[in-house]
Amino acid sequence: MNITSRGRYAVTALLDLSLHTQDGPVPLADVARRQGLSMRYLEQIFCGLKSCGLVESVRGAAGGYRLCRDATQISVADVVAAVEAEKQNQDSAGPVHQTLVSEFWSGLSDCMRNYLEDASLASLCDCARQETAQDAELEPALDSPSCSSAVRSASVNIAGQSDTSRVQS
Amino acid sequence: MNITSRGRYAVTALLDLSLHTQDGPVPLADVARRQGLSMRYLEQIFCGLKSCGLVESVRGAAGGYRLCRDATQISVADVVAAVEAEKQNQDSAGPVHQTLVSEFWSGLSDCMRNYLEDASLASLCDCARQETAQDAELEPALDSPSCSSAVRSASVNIAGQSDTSRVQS
DNA sequence: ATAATCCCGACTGAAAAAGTAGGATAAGCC
DNA sequence: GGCTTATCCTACTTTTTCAGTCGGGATTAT
Repeated sequence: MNITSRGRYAVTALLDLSLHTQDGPVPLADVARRQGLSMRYLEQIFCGLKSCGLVESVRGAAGGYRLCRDATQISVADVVAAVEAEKQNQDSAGPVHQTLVSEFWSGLSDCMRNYLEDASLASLCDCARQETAQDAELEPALDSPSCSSAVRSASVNIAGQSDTSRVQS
Repeated sequence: MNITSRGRYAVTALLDLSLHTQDGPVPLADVARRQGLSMRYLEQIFCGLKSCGLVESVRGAAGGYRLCRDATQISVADVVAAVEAEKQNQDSAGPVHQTLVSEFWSGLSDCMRNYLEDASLASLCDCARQETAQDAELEPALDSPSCSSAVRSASVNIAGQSDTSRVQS
């Protein structure tokens, strides 16, 4: 198991989706703009998400994507598994010749999987909202009073996407 | 943090080294033969291991490598860190703009690091020896009585290196 | 009809990973 | 001294993956 920026983008995008469920289907163009990602690339990624039943699409104008399940029922592990290529290691020899070292490495994979399964989109969403609220407290003078925190959160950039190069987590 | 086959090779090789400390410095040619790895590639890898103070070298005939510290004092994390390129993510923005999602991903890295730090070469060595002993029990008839388990372990292939292609753990 | 969407498949450039290669240097041994 | 066995050093090649682009087609609300 390995994580690339593809997986991270997917999580960021679905988080953005979760924060905008109330608006109906969310078009990828909006996600791309808010999170600073390439829309073309997101299209690819959402293809995988859709085929794994994590999101459903609405075609045509006013279309977009929405989550199939509640955000509490989608783990980061689900998202990552849906979009990472997951090249299966062809254990031609079967479990018999599974030696200790390869068991050790698959233990590492299990460890990662556990971590990713314990985090749901909803839990990350809550964190995002809290963080946004804190930001609002820090610099209230700059904003007009009519700018509610709900509106603020509508354009929150989740992942600080300014990483130009590839970042190995 | 990511793990490539470079890191896995390093662990396998050092494990092999640990199993042969009693023979004095272990030449890479032997490690390569026993574990089915490219000796040239091992040379590269050991360069990193040496510069990180994990192994020391003895040049010339009857030379080779040996561990600098006891196998109980070397964690898999040490080994991996020594040979993986470890491109540092230039957090130009500092910890201030560290958003929740990037914290989440670095949490994953920490999780992996913990796993790798908890395993010492010695502990893996013990497993290897046990495994070899079990194999000996399974098919005792094939061996001459004089073939002690110590001798058997002398040629144990640790990682089942028959994986021709790259295996993502 | 038009514009906004998703959908599909191919293509590309860059980077990393994996492995090779040739020779230099050092040390033991006859 | 010369041979052999080693590590050392630097560069090179090949393969694979990643990230992203591109052009167009299908669908639907307005």
